[in-house]
Amino acid sequence: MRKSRIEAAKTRERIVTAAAAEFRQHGIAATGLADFMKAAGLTHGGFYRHFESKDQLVAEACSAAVAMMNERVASSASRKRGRKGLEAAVADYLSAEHRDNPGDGCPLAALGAELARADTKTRAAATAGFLKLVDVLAGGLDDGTPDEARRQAMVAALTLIGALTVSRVVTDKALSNAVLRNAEDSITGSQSTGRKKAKKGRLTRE
Amino acid sequence: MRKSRIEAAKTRERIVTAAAAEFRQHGIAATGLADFMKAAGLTHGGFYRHFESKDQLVAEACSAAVAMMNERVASSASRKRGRKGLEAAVADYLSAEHRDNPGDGCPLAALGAELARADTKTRAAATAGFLKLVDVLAGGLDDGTPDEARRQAMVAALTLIGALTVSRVVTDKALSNAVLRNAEDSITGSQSTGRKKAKKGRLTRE
DNA sequence: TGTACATCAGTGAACGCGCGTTCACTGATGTAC
DNA sequence: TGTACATCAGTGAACGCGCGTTCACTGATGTAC
Repeated sequence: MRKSRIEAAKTRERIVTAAAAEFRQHGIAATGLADFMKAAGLTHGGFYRHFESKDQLVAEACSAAVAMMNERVASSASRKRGRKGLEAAVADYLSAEHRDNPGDGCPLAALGAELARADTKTRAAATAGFLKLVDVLAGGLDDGTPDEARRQAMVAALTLIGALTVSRVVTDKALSNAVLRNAEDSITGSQSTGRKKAKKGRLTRE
Repeated sequence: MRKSRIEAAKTRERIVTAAAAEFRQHGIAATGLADFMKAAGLTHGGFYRHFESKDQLVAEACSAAVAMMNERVASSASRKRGRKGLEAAVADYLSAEHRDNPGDGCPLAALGAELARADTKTRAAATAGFLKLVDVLAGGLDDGTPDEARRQAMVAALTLIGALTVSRVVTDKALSNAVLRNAEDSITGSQSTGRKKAKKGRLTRE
C-alpha cells in the first residue's frame, strides 16, 4: 500500500498539524503517538517512516504551532493600522474563543512550562515565536523610541501569555473573564505616555 | 516496622513537600510515584497508606505549593511598607534565583497549562493562590480606588506569571534576563498615575 | 512506452519498560485487660 | 504497670496497561532497461 511521494508529504504534514493541536490541547507528555496518529487518520506504526523520534516531532509541531500563532496575531494586527491593529490583535488573543480552544491557539500559553523542559530545538522554536510576537506587537506601538516600543511590546506579550494561561486555570468563569478583560484594558489602555482609558465598573470578580 | 502516629504524620507531610517540589521541577505528568517517594526517602509501595490516588496527592501538593508561594511573596512584601513592599516582592518573584529554582517557586508559573488540565480540586487550589497573590500585590498599590488597585494588581500578577514562564522557556540567557527586567520595570515603574521611572539603556536582547 | 524489479508508506502485532495500583509480609506501635 | 493481641506504616514483588519503538508484511509507486 505504498503511497506516492506527494501523498506521503501530505501525510507527514497532517501528522505535524494533528500533533501540534493535540499537544496544545492535552500537553506534550500526556499525548501519546497513538493519539495524534489517530487524529491524523493513521495507525501508530507508520510514525517512524516520517520521524526519527517523538522528540523530533515535538520540535516540528512546536515550530508549526508557533508559526500558526504568529500568523494569526499578525493577521489580526494587519487588518487595521498602528495602534488599532495592536488593539485588534490583543482582543483576539484575549478572546473567550482563544481561551476555549487551546488546540489552535498560542503554544506559549498552552504548553508554557512544558516548553521550558523540552529539548533545545523545541525551546528555540518557542523563543523565535516569542520574539516574533514581540515584533508584531511593537509594530502597533508607534510612539516613543523603537527600543521603548520593543520593551513595552515584550511586557505586553508576557501579560498576554500569563493572562491566557491563568484564564484557563481558574475555576470561576467570571474570574476567568475578568482576567482576560483586565489584561486587555491594561495593554490597550495604558501607554508609554501614561494616558488612561475610562474603564469603570469592571469588577475583578463575580 | 510500624511507625508512630506522629512519625506517620511527618512522613505524609514529607511526601506532600517532596511531590510539590518534584511536580514543579519536572511537571505533574512527567513525575511518577517512585520519583517523589524516593525524594521523600521511601519506597513507592507505602504511598497508598497515606493517599487514595496520585490525583489526590496532586491536589494536596498544589495546595502546599500555592501556600509556600504566597507566604514567600507576602513575606518579601511585608519587609517594607506599601509600594516598597510591592517592589521587593516583584523583585524576588522575577529574580534569577526564582527562575532557576522552579522546585520551590510559584506553581502557577512552574505548572501553568498543566494546572488547566488538572481536576477541580487542584484548579481550585491554584485559583485561590492566584487570588491571594493579587491581594498581596494590591496591598502595595495604595493610590487609586481599592477596585482600581485590585485591577492593577491582577494585571501585575499575570505579567509576573507570564514573565517567569517565558524566562524559563527562552534559550538565550540574555533574553531571559531582559524578560525579567522589563517585566519588573513595567510593574514597579508605571503606575495608575502614569508616572514613569527613568530606564535607559536596558536592551530587549543581547 | 512496456515490463520487471526495487522501494517504501502504511498496517498491525510485538518488544521491553515504567507507570499507577495492589498485595503479602514485617515488626514496631497502640489498645484492652 | 505488664502482658497479649490487633493494628498498620513501610517494604518489595507483582498486576495490568499504555507508552515509545521495532518489525514482518502488504501492495502500490518509482526506477531501470
